[in-house]
Amino acid sequence: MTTSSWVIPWTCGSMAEVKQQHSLLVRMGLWSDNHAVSGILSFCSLSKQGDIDYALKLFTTLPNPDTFLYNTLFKAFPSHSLLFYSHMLQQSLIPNTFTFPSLLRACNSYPEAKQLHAHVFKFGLGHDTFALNNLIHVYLAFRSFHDATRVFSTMPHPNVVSWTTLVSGYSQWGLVDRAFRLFQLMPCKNSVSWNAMIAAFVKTNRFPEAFALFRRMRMEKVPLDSFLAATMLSACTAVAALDQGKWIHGYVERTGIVLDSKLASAIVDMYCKCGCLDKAFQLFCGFKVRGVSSWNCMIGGFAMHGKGKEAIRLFKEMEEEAVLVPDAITFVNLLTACAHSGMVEEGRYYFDYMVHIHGIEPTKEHYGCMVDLFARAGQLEEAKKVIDEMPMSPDATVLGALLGACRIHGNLELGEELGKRVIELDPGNSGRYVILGNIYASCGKWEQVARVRKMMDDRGVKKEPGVSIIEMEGVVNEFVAGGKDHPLAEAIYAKVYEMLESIRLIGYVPDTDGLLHDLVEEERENPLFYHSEKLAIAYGLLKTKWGETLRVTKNLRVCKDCHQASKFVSKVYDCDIIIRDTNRFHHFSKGECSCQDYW
DNA sequence: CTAGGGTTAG
Repeated sequence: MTTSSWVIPWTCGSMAEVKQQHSLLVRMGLWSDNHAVSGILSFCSLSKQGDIDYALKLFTTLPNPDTFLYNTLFKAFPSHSLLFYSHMLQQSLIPNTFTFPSLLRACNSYPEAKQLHAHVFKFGLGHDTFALNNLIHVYLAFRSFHDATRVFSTMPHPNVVSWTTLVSGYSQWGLVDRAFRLFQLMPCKNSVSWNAMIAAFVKTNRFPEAFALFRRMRMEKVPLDSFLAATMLSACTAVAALDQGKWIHGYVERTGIVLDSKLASAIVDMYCKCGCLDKAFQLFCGFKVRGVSSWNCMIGGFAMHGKGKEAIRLFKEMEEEAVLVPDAITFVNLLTACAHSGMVEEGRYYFDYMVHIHGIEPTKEHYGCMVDLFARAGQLEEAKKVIDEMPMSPDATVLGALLGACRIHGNLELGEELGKRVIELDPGNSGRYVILGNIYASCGKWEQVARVRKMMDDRGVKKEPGVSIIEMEGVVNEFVAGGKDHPLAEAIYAKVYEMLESIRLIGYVPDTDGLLHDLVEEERENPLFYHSEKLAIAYGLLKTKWGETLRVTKNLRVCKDCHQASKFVSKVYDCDIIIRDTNRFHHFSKGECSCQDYW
């Protein structure tokens, strides 16, 4: 009988079987036979059902472990692999082609990488593609573009992996343009390379480029896989491209791409954030794999749509499934749901529940939710208390939540104090100057308004323009407030005029309260009338049939006047309008909004 | 026994 017949434990399903095999080896006197134990060691170290403590114990019993066994150990114990490696060298063992990939991955510092680089060459592996690709990867992880490109340029046969590693390494550090230049030089690309590049555009919010590249990829007949599907879905989510998102989802279903929990989350999130909450929930219920992130997306979806009760119901269901443990994000979403639905007591309850039952340490985000929860409900004192008592120093987002509420509830003193603090914390963010200016304006403090405006000018802070997006016939249309870049601009402006005239007839009165923030830029006409969402809605009315639902996405919070106008439009034109802003969805129908003006 | 890619909050 040859020893190789004992290298079988990969066919074992459990540690119990492996231990039986091991004891059999011992009884046969093969306990120190490297080849015979290799399968057992692999199973213990690398299998999901393995037991790495057992692996280590087994390893220490071996009198003369070989390079193969050391390689296995490196993978199982990345944190100790360099130590094991030095043992291995002391035994005069020679590293082979499988040694450096895992060692390099376990590198903790740039000097370590340099040293291993030297070893790769000393042991004659200077032409080994696997070792070199891993070197590139590690150098990029330590941000050494110089070393990475040097390795790359001396490679005799760089392959797709080498190129892709460089592309994603550059984009990882924000050098997306450089990554793209490399990408275009690639002699051949596969789905991994395409995905790396598209994902780089998506992560940096360069959506037009992401979609353009995706189109190119499709023209080259590259099939989608689950990674590309997830990446493109997140792009669709970001720009609210529902039709394209549906197409990706359809493709996944048609071609039988396996739905893992990440892809499932991306699908759920896409439908939630593109305004199709029911569709998202229906799919969510049917998915077999539902990781924590899928639940989180769904709870977050309910939160954005102001459905606090549904969010809580889903959370309870999640706990009943018992195999899944809610994490910090689950509670951010759950608390957001409470905040957006005015469920103050429930929010308070679940915050404590998170801390005491689940032992989750609240982060800034959780405190931010609590501030939002109280502030939205008008309990400014309570919100202030959260800020004063939170253990970390409150950042601009947390303070900003309360500042916004001060404007809505007209609290000058607190608003003034917070406004100044927030602006100093984050002086480049125009939105906070605008809110502070508005607070002053609503109290008639005009000199203060002028001072805020001057401060913006002096610091060169420009008001972030409102941008709304509406997807029509698969094309994403962007509208900037007051902008006339769209090819149909003239018709659109005429439609806005008609729209405003017809809603005036049933009682719309322009709300000039929000006018101040527009006076920052001087315009002759009332700029309120040409806010980006009004343009997008007008375009939607032009292009759709009577009664169709319009879906608009905005980069800022929808203003009070547009909110009011949208209600009237939904009534006069008998169409539903769904606006997604930075915070939540507003579903306008028959003159009402789903937020019930609670925002 | 080896290398490159994807989701959720703020």
